[in-house]
Amino acid sequence: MEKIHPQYEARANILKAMGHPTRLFIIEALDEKERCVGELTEKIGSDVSTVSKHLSVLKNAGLVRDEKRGTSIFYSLCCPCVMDFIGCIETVLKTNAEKQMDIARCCGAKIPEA
Amino acid sequence: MEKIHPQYEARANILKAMGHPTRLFIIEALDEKERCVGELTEKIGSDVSTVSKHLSVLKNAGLVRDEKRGTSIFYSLCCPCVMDFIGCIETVLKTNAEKQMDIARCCGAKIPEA
DNA sequence: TGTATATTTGGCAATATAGCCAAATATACA
DNA sequence: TGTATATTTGGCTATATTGCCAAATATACA
Repeated sequence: MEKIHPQYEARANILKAMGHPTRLFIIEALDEKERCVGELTEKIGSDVSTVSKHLSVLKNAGLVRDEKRGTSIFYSLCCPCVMDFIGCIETVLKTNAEKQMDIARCCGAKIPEA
Repeated sequence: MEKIHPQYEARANILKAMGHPTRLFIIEALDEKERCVGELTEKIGSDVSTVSKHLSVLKNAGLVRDEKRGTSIFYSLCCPCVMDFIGCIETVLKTNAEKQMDIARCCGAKIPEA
């Protein structure tokens, strides 16, 4: 890996931070509006410490920022452009699903065209 | 994590597959043109088995496809739209760098404005 | 000041990932 | 057919990640 430029490392860190279902859920929730830890925890349904750690991963990557206000800490999305990734990701998933169906058809399954 | 929809899992898998410097390097190289394992291995400089495994991660995620031709197996990018992520990722990184400089300035360091 | 509330941190066990070597596989072609 | 070449797989160790609980921290407010 020595030939790989550190720039790839930095970029990969951002994608890695996004590469977890809970964190993706958080990102989407924050794209709608800023939210505090408790609110996210309730939506997600796991331990608050787990959610807190996911938030710290996202914050460390620079994807979210936090701001203390009143009795809570509100998290918000730094760069909403990350939500634009979803369209392309869905394209990949759709392509995968089509490939799967082609394979199934090859095996004799009767599946109508998309 | 029970409340998280499986769709988030699927999306996260794609991002996770992209979240490694070597794999990001491979994606970029394949965006330019299709390449065989040996060629990628030489560019990357790690063991060919390591590169092969990275390629299988990418293939499994549906990000690349492989095609045997002649004596080699050529890999190519399934959805070039993933390269569009880079612009936003660079925005995140730039924002992070600016934040860092603000912090440095707060500590008394003399750094010119960007 | 004392207490309840919100959040983070430490620590642990389970699991996943990365990278290397050696070995297996596949196959073009002499 | 036999051999060299390209790629994948198995297996191992080291390291990283995840998620929970318990404990620490911070702070608004009675």
